[in-house]
Amino acid sequence: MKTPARRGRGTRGLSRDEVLDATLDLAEERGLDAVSMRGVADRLGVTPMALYRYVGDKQGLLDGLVERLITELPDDDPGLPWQDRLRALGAGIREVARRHPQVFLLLFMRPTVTEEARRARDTVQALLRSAGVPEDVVPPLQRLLDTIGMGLAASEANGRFSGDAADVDRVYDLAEDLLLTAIERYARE
Amino acid sequence: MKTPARRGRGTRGLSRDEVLDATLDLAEERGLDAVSMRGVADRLGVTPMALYRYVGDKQGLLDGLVERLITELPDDDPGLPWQDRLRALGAGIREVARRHPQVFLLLFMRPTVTEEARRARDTVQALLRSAGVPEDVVPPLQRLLDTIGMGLAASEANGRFSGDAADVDRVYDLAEDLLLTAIERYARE
DNA sequence: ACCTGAACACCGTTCAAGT
DNA sequence: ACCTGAACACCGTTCAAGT
Repeated sequence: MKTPARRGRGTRGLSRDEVLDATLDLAEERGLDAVSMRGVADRLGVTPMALYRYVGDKQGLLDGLVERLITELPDDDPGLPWQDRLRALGAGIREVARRHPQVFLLLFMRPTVTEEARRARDTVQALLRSAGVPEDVVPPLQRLLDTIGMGLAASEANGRFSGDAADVDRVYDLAEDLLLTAIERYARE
Repeated sequence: MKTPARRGRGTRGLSRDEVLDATLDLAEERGLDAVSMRGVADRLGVTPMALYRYVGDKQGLLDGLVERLITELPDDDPGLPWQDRLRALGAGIREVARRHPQVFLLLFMRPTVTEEARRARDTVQALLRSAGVPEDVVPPLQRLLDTIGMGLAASEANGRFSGDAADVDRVYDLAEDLLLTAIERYARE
């Protein structure tokens, strides 16, 4: 094993961010199954029990991972036309899923009521409003958009879409066409 | 330890179906995390190693679970109008996800190239064809439909949609409206 | 406050052995 | 052919202890 990064002297000086960084690296390199308290601790040159102070328990560690994934999404630029903003968001989700295919599935597993998740949700809702979607349609349509984006990204990243790259692109094009049309339709009503 | 359920005499007479039944029961009662080779074996009154003959390994056990889930989907009735068939399929997926919220997520995790999965895919494609969707749009649209149905069902079943039941129904209504409209549009072109 | 060490009750899986 | 028993290398987590 490589020399452990010994930044702190004596008292190790660990941090929640440091723990989550190590976890995400581990997940990316060796898959979600390799993410264990012991594995993460090894990577930090520390005892497994040292992690409990920063992430609570294993579930807390996974929650932290999801938090990080949402943070990796691109920032929204409200100055652009809403169509471009939507496409940018979709591309962002797709990239995150490609980078962390296994971790990405955790997004489906819990309510995600964290601050970061709230921000992501508000971004999409603001986008829909500026497209002219009536207020009562905004929340359900946002949930539908989220689900479609996450579902496509998760399917592609985990190999559920077998065919070649062109076939997969075709599905995304179809989804984009379908959603833009739908939003425009709701905006007119 | 409690007295083992000694149904067979001497040779136990286990079967793959019996193993998967026990696994699905265990998953439904105590969650996917409780599904272990040892746990399933206990439930069958057998040693963990006895399972390896029927499911290969733990991954094979999970694959078998996914297989079972797909089998629980309702049969398609080609005699009905395609709109009704689509709605029935959606309702079926929703029910399966509600019954097995955690196991359902496994559907996103692998290509699902089994015979059962192929049958389900062909059903949707046949449905689209009978709706008049042109041949080159059928495969990508089927993948999109699958993803949306599975994504919504997974989200609802795992509590990602917080709000009350009416809010969740609203998302499904929106999805249905959007999809029926899109299919009709493609069918006309 | 922050980290360690030992211990407990679990895992999946291999391998040799029993019938 | 089908199942068992013992063993190995792992888990998450608690609890008392060190500094």
